[in-house]
Amino acid sequence: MQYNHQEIEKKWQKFWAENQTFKASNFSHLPKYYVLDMFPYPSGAGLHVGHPLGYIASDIYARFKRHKGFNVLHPQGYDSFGLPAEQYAIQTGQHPAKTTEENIKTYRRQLDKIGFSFDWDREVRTSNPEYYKWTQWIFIQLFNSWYNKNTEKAEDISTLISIFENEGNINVNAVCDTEIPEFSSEDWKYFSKKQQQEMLLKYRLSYLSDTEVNWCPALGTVLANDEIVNGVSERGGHPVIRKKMTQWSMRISAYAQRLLDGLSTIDWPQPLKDSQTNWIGRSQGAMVEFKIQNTEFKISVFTTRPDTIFGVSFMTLAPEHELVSQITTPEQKAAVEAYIESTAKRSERERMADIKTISGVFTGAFAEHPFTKKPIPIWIGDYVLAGYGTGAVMAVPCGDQRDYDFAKHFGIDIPNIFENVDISEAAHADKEGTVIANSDFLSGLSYKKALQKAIEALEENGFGYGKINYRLRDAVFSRQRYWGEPFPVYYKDGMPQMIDEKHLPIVLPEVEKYLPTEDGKPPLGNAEVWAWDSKNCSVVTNQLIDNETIFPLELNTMPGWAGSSWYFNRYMDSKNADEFASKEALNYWKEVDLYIGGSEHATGHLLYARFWQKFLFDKGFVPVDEFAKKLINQGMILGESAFVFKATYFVKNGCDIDKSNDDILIKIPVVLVSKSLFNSDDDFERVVKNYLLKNNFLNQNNENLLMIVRTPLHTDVSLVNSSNELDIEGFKKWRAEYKDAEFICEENDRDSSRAVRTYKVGREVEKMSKSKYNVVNPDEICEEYGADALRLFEMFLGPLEQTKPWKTSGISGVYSFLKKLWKLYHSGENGTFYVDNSPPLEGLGEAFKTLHKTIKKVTEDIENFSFNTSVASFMIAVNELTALQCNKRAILEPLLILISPYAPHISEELWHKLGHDTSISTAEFPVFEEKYLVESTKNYPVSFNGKMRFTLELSLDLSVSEIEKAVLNHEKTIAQLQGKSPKKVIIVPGKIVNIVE
RNA sequence: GCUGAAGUGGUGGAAUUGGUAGACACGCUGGACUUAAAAUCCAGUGGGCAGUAAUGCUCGUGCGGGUUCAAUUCCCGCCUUCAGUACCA
Repeated sequence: MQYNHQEIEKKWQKFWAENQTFKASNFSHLPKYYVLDMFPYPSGAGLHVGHPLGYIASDIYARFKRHKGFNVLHPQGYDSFGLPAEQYAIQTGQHPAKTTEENIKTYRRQLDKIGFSFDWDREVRTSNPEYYKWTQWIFIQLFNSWYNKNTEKAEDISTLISIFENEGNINVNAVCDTEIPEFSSEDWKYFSKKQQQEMLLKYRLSYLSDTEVNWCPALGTVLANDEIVNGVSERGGHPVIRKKMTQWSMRISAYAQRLLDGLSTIDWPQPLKDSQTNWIGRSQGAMVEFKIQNTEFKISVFTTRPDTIFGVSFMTLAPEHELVSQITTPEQKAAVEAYIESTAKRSERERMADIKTISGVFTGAFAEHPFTKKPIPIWIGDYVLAGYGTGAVMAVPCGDQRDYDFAKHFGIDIPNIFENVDISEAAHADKEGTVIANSDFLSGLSYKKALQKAIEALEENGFGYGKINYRLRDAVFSRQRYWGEPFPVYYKDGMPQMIDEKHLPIVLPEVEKYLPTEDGKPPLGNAEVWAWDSKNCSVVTNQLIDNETIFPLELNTMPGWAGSSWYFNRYMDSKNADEFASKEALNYWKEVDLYIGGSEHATGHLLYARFWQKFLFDKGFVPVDEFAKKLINQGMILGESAFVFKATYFVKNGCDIDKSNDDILIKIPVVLVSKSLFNSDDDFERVVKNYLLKNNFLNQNNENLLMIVRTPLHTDVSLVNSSNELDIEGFKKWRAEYKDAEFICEENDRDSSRAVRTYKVGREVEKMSKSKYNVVNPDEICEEYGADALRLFEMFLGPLEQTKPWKTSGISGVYSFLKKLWKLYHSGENGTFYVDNSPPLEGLGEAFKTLHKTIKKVTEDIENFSFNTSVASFMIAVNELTALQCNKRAILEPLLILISPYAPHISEELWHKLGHDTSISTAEFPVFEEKYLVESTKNYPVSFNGKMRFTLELSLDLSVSEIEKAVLNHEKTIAQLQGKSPKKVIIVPGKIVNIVE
């Protein structure tokens, strides 16, 4: 009987679905294990073979854990809000919900083909109102909370209100907006309702604030830094301006320290932890205030080096700094304004990337040094960014290379405040071993002591204070988009009001157009039924807005990361209509035990999700404050692009050009040259010229007029076979413009009866993408080789975490492995199923050795997520058992369980043929027994000076001196030594022998 | 610039408490089967040199040093590629 993957895989996928084999129970005596994939955004392009890599790994692990006796939760769902669906809606007018639904269907169909052990009953979709109801609910919880630094946790806003009522805000230690005026309990009582609400907003964890954004008036939208090139939008090239916009923000900065501390409690990859650490960017230093001479203004700066305060010789402000316009002197005004204008055109990213050009302008104003009272010139420079710190730096050129370069460039003083340090060439940024000089009371002190003393002095004199600063900025939570979660918010008297939880979800309204409105409002501004009737608690038509009982609703929607910041909790109890998840479910599953996904989410999704989890933990909604114990980043699978090589012609300059030359270009055809015919540009040119001469498109006279350039063109990889040969007819059909092109091929006429013409393409490894025509669809692989082969091959490609190229030709290796495996169980007549049920006999030692060697290796490999090496050991096992002609049930049955996490369909089929009527998925994983691997001899490698010369089989019972004797008496040793006596003999019993000559 | 990861045959990769480099697979070459092809099976396959051959020698894990009886593995210094990215003051 032949191995028929299509039949087998269909059969078992159906069986698993019908029997709900992988349904996870929230009540079990078994230990729990929660394996999660980062859920996909269902794009219109469908899955390519790169996508399932992580899913296959997590599925293998989930199946392994089931074999090991765990109650496994392995869900899947869709991050189904997102920009591509919206853009498609703008282009085609189709509702994003519709296209998203279609895309999800495609994804599901593709995923089902690969044989994942997902519990689909728990599927979530972030765009589903039953789901985003709880996203809105969490938003309300955040709005109703503030961060108390005394208790180091989020608390209900009511506790803050009662503090205000009793003592005002003087003793409140909260994470909040900067520069909140102090008020007493009396003041609070006299505040109007609106004033009170305004004040509370400064403390809430989700709050409204004016944020600077990149506004593109032509597109009516806000752009990300990387969507802006040279000050204009990447799409369309429209001008972009910086604009302040009132937007929702999340006070993630409140959690900066806890997000940092939590990293040491979770088993995540170090590079990922590093990037979160750097993103949060904790730095210890001091805030220092500088008075501006002849004004009442002050400039606050944060510095990590208050010990170098006597080295300050100028200050630099960001061009956008609010004081710039007020302190600039009339003489400098024109220069400053011109500079501000020029920097406004540069994106933040550009300004940051460019470290070579030094630019800046003097404002004409002077600050006063807090200790020396000396005047300090105030400059502006675009290397200082408004959004970071206070948007101002105290420049210490002798201790900071950037400041040094700036000072050198503009001829500013560079005072040296370090003992015995030469700063004529470069700044001295080292801290260790540095002694401060020329610094009044800090002179003679080491860096550490000076730092401490400087902060003390700042605090004593009221010039500043010690501070820990974080780079992490509060997260903007508003998007001017349609296809996202609506806010459960309406506006009364300009103040945001939360809609009561019991009226959630607030469902996304229908709109005519998905574009921003003509007056620049977000797409929800197009909705006609988008007002809140606070009496009847329902969404009503805008015409009824009276601002008495019926109010306008929020027009922004939530960002992409909202729904993904808590979905892992929803899977625990995905159908619960009363809570985001029940207490029982949350307390049973607690957190994700293994989370697999890409490293590109390091500072987005993974940071926000940790933030929300900590918040939910503070409020007692979840039992743990880190949502994922262990995380693995799977690497990207790259595509193997294929190229044809087109000849592009130019008439050479400097020649006598007459009309006939144009004729040359007109009459010569489009020529595509096989990669096998050239290795260099010269080869290429020669091949093309030979062709043109031979076919009289060119004659010897005009040959020299022509310049031939090679242009590689991407070709669809599905038109290329595993030997890199192009399907020429297919290519012509695919690209009609080349239907008359001439393909210069390799003439392969060994067999004179049939000359074979082959066109070989060039290959290059690139990211898999539609535009490069190198996308390989998993459906086609499943069709031709089966899901088991796909799963094995994706794992076999290389280490999970690594980036690696996909090469479809390699899949034949795992496919023939599956066929060999199948054969092992079909040793009957004419290949019928047969296993020998007799108990193991003498002489089965080798087969048991193979089995247990494999059990050991595979168990270790799975636990180390080294899936590629276990596939190799399966191959070795099957090769060895085939050689042994092993057909014993005692070997073949446990072998099947080992393989089943990787290749579940074939394993399930053979398992049932072995006589089982329940799924293999819960069969107990075989246990490794040392006794089968015990050896009595060792084939010792014998080295001379570390170079292996021969091997020698010796009993493992021998003592060191017996081994030495045996080795030294061996004829090959004697020959090798040529009569010399060895200087030293190193023997590691059971490992090696090394003789030093 | 900074941070992180990685450099091993024609290709993907294997081997690190230092101990036989190249497992396993692709590809390639030769052979068997076939009218032929596919499929399948068998053998060979890092480079160089010597030998009819068995075999032996030699070089070899990005480069240059070092430690060691022994280095792909440890240390120092460089180079290259990929990814991320913050001038964080």
